[in-house]
Amino acid sequence: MAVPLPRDPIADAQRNWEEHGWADVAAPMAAITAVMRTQQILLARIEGALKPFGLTFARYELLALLSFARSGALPMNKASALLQVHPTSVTNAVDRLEGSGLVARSPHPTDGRTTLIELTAEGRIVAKRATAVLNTEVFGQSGFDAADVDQLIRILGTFRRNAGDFTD
Amino acid sequence: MAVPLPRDPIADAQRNWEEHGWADVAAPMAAITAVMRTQQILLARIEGALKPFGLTFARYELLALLSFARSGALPMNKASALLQVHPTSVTNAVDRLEGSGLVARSPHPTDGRTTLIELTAEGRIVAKRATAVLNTEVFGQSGFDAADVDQLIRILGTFRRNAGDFTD
DNA sequence: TCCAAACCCTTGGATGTCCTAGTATATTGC
DNA sequence: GCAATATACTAGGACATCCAAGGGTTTGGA
Repeated sequence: MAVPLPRDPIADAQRNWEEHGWADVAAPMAAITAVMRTQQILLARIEGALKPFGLTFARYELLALLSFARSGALPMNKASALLQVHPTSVTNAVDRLEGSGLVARSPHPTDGRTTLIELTAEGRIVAKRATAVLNTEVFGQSGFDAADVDQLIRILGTFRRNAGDFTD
Repeated sequence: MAVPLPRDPIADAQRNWEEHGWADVAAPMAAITAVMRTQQILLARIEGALKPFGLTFARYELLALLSFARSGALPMNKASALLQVHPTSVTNAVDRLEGSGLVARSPHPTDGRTTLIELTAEGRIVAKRATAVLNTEVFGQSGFDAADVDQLIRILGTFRRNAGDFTD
């Protein structure tokens, strides 16, 4: 960002909460606000790494998901469920990826309502290269130490389960 | 969301990463993906709580920031820096809040380039009520236990500092 | 003193997300 | 077998974010 602030704005907000009689929820407020800001920072890094490929994070996630599908193709509703985004967001991503020639739509063999999406040869190559760059430039330099990574996976995993993401 | 998945999709992704020779970055990848999903869940809860007030999270954050400003007003560039969003996002939020009569723009007394934004009487009331609802419906029921809240604040605080958010 | 560089805000464009509604196809139940 | 209900995808609209560019205001060095 431009210039670092002299003080942590979220810590300031937490202090404000405590001084206004909301001390009981000041900490969760700070934690949640920190999650929002962290997501913003990470998303910017990811999009920066993907820009050379003409990909956004949303499109990359779909490509990556398809690259791991054994059959090589997935129904759109399945992709929507696994990526946990609204069906219209998948439609949007597929429209653009199809326009770039990275994925193709095809009718489902037995269910006329369903549309399958699958990687093209080029899509598979781009997915592999983009993943390599993300791994080295973003995931490999996250700035979280190993112990904290484990903590995040545990804490956020519990949160997501409680939020109804999965029953596992 | 609709129906919980039988398994954690992020844990599956982590396994896929490990099986494809990227074991060294599989955990950070999972942690980062979890942050993205958690933000999505939290944002949905927040927006749901704010909907009755005709507010979005972006607009609420600006209202809350102004309500804590001693002088009662802030220059737009200051708000942009403290909220850590692009100046155009602040312009957008102010446009809408001004349209709702919750904030007002006024020229800076000594610097002709600067625009000050301040809460209107109604804006101050709405900010207070919206905060009360957020505190009870979202922050007070985050689903994170106290120890995990502290961990998140510590881990994400370190991350944000390293990312250049503040020097504190 | 005066003009170039720096700074502030806004406009316009591209993307992503969600919601609501509409069309087409399947499945269910009488 | 046929009508009612459910499911799948898409179109259109509201919002938010960022980037690039433009116009007005200040500041600072020649």
